[in-house]
This record gives sequence, structure tokens and C-alpha cells, in this order.
Amino acid sequence: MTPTDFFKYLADDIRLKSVLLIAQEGELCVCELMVALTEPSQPKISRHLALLKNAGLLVTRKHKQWVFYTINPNIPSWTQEVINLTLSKNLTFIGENLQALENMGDRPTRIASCCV
Amino acid sequence: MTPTDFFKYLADDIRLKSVLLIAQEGELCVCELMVALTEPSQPKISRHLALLKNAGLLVTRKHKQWVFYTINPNIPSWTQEVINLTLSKNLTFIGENLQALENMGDRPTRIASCCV
DNA sequence: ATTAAATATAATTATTTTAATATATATGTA
DNA sequence: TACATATATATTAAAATAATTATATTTAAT
Repeated sequence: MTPTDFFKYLADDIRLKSVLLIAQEGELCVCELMVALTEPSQPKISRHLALLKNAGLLVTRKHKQWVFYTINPNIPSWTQEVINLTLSKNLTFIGENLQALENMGDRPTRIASCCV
Repeated sequence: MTPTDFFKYLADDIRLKSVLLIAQEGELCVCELMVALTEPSQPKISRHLALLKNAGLLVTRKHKQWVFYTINPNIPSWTQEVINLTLSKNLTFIGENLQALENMGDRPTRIASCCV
């Protein structure tokens, strides 16, 4: 992945906010991102997440009926640094999204993947 | 400028390499970028630079027949940090471009803007 | 006249979205 | 258990939209 490619992946509201929200929250499923981003189109979010997963930026784990997305711990350190920097210096950018997530009812139960 | 917009500006080879080369070299003119990027189309480069200038990421100074582009010193610090980080961790990404620039003959004379 | 750079427009190419459909897991009920 | 239903996510192809490039022209300075 070239630096240009990396920035292309971040150059979209849904993708960038998904990455920042996942970085902030640790892991999120598609249904949580739908609420956080107030985006009623599920395929739209799934498609963008698939792009990020194919790029190697995100990884998934399955638990019950949900698919949880995480930042791939093996991405180049400079890309991780760019994500962390962007997150820490732009918390207002995802402020409303984090709020919507907190207000969400019926969030999926999270059980550590090791103990299911 | 939102974080998404910022990444959009970097999400193109010509724009990203121009920004990194300018950050590395201090200032560069269009004709130098044409050589560094081995891009024979001058309008193509000018158009991308105009985008970055309109976005406030670059500023220009005129000297003789040349227009020199610089990173705008007033961009948000986190964007400056992303640029510096990307540059320092991806020197090979612009290695050939820096080489082409060094090999360039007839580079424009640079006189400090203060003393012309 | 020459060199450097900018602009305008049309054509091309790439990306994103929509809408329909598919798959997989989970739940409910006879 | 078997079967239908509900929930969560993924995939696909067509349509819509946006971004990029090529070409011609223009401006400015030397």
C-alpha cells in the first residue's frame, strides 16, 4: 500500500469516521456504525468496510450474528500514527457520532473472543 | 477544512508527491516539479497545485518568471504533523523524484524574497 | 520571441450510491 | 425436531456522481 493509497482510504467521510470510531472504541460492528454515522443504508457501510478490510487496514472477528471490525494491529506504524494523531486532534469531528453511539439502545453483547 | 477534505487533497500521486517534495525542499516551482515527477504535462501539475493553494495548504511567491510553492505555515498543526510524519517515514516513496530533481539542469535561481 | 505558469472546456475515467438479492446465524413455534 | 421468521451482514450490477486528464488558449515576465 503506497502512501497515496493509504490517504485514498481515509478520503471519504464514512471510511474516515469508521476508522476513527473503531480506533476510539476498540471494535465496532456494522449495526453500531450505522447508528453512529446515522446512515440508514447498511450495504453502503458494509461496502466501505470491505474496502478497508481488503486493504488490510481493518480485521474482523465474528461473534454470534455480529461482525466486529478492529484496526489491523499489523499496519505500518506510520499509518497507525497518522490515525492516532488524526483522532486525538479531531475529537469534535466525531463528537456527534460518539454521542449517537452512546445513546444507542440494544448494543450487541461483547464477549472476548477467547472465551466464547 | 475537514479531516476528510485534508486526506482527499493528499489522495493523489501528483498532489501528495508535490506536497512531500515541497516539504522536503522548502520551496519548488512548477518547472522543477515537472522534472521531479517526470510529468510532461504542465497544466496537469498547475491544476493540482491550484487545488492545494485554494485549499490553503500551499502558498506562492513570485520571483522573476517563476512561481515558487511553499507549505502554508498557517495550516493546522496536526496537518503539518501528518505531512512531516508521512515524509520522514516514506523517503523511498519520493526517492526517485528527489534524484530527478538533483539531476535537473538549469534550475531557477533562488533569491530570498526579502532581498529582491 | 521565449519561457513559465494559469485557465477553460470537453472528454475520459474512477468512485460512489442505489437497489435488489444472497448468506449466515439466531429465534420462535408447532 | 422441523420449519418459518427475524436479524446482521455481504455481494452484485446498474445508475449516478465526481474527479482527472487532454487540449487549446491565455496571461505574465523576460
